[in-house]
Amino acid sequence: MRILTWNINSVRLRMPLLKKIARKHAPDIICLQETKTPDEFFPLKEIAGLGYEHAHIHGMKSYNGVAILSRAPFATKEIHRRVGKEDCRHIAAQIQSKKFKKPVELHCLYVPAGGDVPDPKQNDKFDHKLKFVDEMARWFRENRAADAPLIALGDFNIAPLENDVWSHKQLLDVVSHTPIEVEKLGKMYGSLGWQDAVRHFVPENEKCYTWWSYRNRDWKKSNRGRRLDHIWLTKPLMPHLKAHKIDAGARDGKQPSDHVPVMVDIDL
DNA sequence: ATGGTAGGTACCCTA
Repeated sequence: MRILTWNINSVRLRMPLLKKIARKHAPDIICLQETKTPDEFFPLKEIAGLGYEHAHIHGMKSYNGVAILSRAPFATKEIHRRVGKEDCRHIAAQIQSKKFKKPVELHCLYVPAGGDVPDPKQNDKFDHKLKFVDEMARWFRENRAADAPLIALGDFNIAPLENDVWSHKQLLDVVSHTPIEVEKLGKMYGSLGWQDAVRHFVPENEKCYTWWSYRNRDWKKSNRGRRLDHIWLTKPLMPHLKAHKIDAGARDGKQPSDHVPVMVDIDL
């Protein structure tokens, strides 16, 4: 089973690119963040035409929005409200598995970006981000079990490791790589003993990015990337993790998203 | 140190 996650930055604008990516990688499940559309305008029919007839979508006007698209039906679907807001940042669905007797639960997350100023007292958006990650850590610890087959993925908007950013030193004060965010993401990581599926394959001393800012004339030449998008698995899934891929080529071409698709293959 | 680009929406917000 191939599971792909991508911050698409507007699903309606990016449909031609989504079609290309679906054909190229043929994932069984596609998780999207920043769909930026209310559910009534989500292009469900076009996506069903690509083979994804089952959808769990949760969107709003202009901002945020998450979706899980699948070839096979879901056992259950959930929508989670976070930090008391109607924000469309967390949905979950259970997928059927032959390997595991119970369904595998997949959480699609869009963590707040957090604005520019890395101080929760001065910047409400950063405060929201920290509270969001705190709440996720607590929620997983209190509501889910480390020995259950779970997947948490999406745009976490945090690059935790030194080689998840182009310059560790230069980004220590930049929202996405500040020590406080990294510490909080670490607590969420510890909540269920999560495993980083991409770093399972890519050594920690190797640079690894999933996002390049639009504010660079040549993203490839400057290569000032960050690894903001993640796929985490609980330990029972790790023996079944077979491969990963980051499609950096998706950053090229006309009207790309600033994030690129990240995927894993798991025997389920 | 600054400003650079993109998307959605409504004349500015978020990223």
